[in-house]
Amino acid sequence: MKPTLQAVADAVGVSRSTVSNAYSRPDQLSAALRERILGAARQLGYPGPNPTARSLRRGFVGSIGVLFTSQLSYAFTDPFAVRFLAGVGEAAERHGTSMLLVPLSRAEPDARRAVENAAVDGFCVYCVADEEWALEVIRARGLPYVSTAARDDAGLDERFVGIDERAAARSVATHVAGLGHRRVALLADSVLPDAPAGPLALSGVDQVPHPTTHGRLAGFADAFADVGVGWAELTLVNAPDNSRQAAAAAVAGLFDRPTPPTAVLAGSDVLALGVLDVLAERPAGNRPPVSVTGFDDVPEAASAGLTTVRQPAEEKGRIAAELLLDPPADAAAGHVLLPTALVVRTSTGPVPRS
Amino acid sequence: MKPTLQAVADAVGVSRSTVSNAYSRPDQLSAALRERILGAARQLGYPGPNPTARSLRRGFVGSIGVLFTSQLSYAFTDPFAVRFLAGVGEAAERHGTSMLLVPLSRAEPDARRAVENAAVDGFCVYCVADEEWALEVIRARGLPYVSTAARDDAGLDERFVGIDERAAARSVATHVAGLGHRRVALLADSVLPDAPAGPLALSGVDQVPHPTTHGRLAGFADAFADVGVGWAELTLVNAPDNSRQAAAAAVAGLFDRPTPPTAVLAGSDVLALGVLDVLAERPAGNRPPVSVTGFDDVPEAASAGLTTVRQPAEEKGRIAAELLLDPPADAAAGHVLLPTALVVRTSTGPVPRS
DNA sequence: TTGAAAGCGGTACCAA
DNA sequence: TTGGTACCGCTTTCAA
Repeated sequence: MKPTLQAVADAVGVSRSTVSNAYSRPDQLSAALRERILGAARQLGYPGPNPTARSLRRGFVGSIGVLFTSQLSYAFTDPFAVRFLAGVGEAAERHGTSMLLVPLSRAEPDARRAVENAAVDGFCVYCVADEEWALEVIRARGLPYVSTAARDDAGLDERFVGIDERAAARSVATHVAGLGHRRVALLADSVLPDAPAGPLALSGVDQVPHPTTHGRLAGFADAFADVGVGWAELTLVNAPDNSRQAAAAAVAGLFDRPTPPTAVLAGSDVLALGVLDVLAERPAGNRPPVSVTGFDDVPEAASAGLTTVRQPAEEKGRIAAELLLDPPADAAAGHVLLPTALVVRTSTGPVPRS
Repeated sequence: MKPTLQAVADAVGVSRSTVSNAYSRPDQLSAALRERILGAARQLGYPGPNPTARSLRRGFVGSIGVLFTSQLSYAFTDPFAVRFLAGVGEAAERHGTSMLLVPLSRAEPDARRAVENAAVDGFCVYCVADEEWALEVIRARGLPYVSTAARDDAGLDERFVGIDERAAARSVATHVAGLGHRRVALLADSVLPDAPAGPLALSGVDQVPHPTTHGRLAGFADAFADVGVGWAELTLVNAPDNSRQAAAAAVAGLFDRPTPPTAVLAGSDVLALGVLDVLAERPAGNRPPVSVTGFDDVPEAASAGLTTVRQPAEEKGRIAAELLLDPPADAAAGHVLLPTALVVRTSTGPVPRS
């Protein structure tokens, strides 16, 4: 039997309240008594107040949750996610708070339970796609949260940190359009839930449910509409998940078509790197000079020479946690839009003459 | 006021037990009643049983903690740590468990509290150096744990997953010795707590408290003792933390000495990459042909051509979590030694003739 | 400065 | 199948 606070109280001959005070409110009792209590506790092997019981009584836990749409292991595989987590961790640490990583990968009933059962004081919602249900659970629990993917129906009071996805995407697409590219493929992760890898016909970008993906694709389309290339003329390619492998599989046959794209705009650096992998695998003689762009500017992008859009990843995580742990009095200050920048490297170039 | 289980019970006109059963033991009541209860709950906006209260009563939480010696943000900066976490995450996910990241970076009283207050069912202890106190807290709490750094005083019943640090280190050092190197520097992180960056005189390897660092340095020393190079002839260099920057700073002056080392054996890939950074910064004409080795075989090591020791990082995390969540009946099976492999790349070569 | 009593929100046993 | 009743372990008024 593990010793409880009661046991310590009995040993010293004081009440539970006093023992509790010895731990939580040292100013409420004499230093001498406190020492006596702490000494007895040590002797009994009492490890201090049970955190669960304490949380129940106090009404808060002392940790924040980070919600991941995808597998927990993915969170550590995706370099952008890792940097985001680093930012959250930094802020959490500064507040003396732990962070609970909650995976949402499993079937809904299980995933739902994970959100319902998470012992946290609030959530940073990383990249929740159409998992509106998760937000509903959080709201029903009465917990605060900060989201990082803008949703149309987000209340004005909803805390948010993110970027203008559409404008950022447009900037890189404008760059590519400016280089003369007109036969272009757009590669994105989970364009539609459960869609297969590869080209996908969609009547319009508004069919894409995931807000981030939607924003980026819309931005790409904007830029090409500007130069007279309509949505129907763009090749939309779906990658089932955000990984190099998925991207490689998705674009596999693309460059062997009669009229292959001269540029691929990817919705993330990871996807773009997958495209570069595919191109690099082809024998040098049969390697079409395709321009490729990414999104995020993860560390690997620099060494790969990838043209991309930079967004401040750690900052995003840091601010998300900060917004959660230290909410601004002013509601408007709870909505943070981070800057982005077009980073032109060597993976894009003018259209080759054919 | 958030609705409680009691409110739902009142609304439906049943007892709390029955509502509780509706959530936790569906087989204990008729489907019809259950539906009625769940319906009422939905209507009232009851988010399901409060996780903290449930944990208190049930006696377990449903999440495991991962203890980090260093900053939480470091956990996401170090590629080896990230891969370890990915492994833990994978196993946790499979068990329907969340993972709580607990930082130990702050001053001891605060850090101690973090361990005392973590709402978890057990801990994976990642790389706890001399933080014996953390293990004491865990034991006092009566929680199970799995450690990844072997300690001399570890009980036989203590669950552990790791590698034979000393033998692994010896293998790479033997490789370097075999190439003819005799003037060698050993670079390690936190050789002594609070030691400054740079060369450090130590009478023997046994002065190094951190078990992992000790093991690796001892292995290095073993290999050179075999070829007649004693501890006193080796240059020990301390890096204050495990980062490229720290490594770079630590070895900064090393190559401008009258008799610079011809090889640097680093205690981690990250440190080794820092050494390579320093060398790469020097003008080509003034770049000594130093052999450099790492440890871990993180992804970056391959592209840097780093000779290193590979250890299965994800596997380590996965097994650590598995050992925690699904303890083997046989105590001996709770002690897992993972294989390592020497990976020879281009960063090592024969001693240049001078 | 210390203690008594009332919960915090549930779960589990056992009886009906 | 359902309900009554302890009780999980602690914190917090409030009174002594």
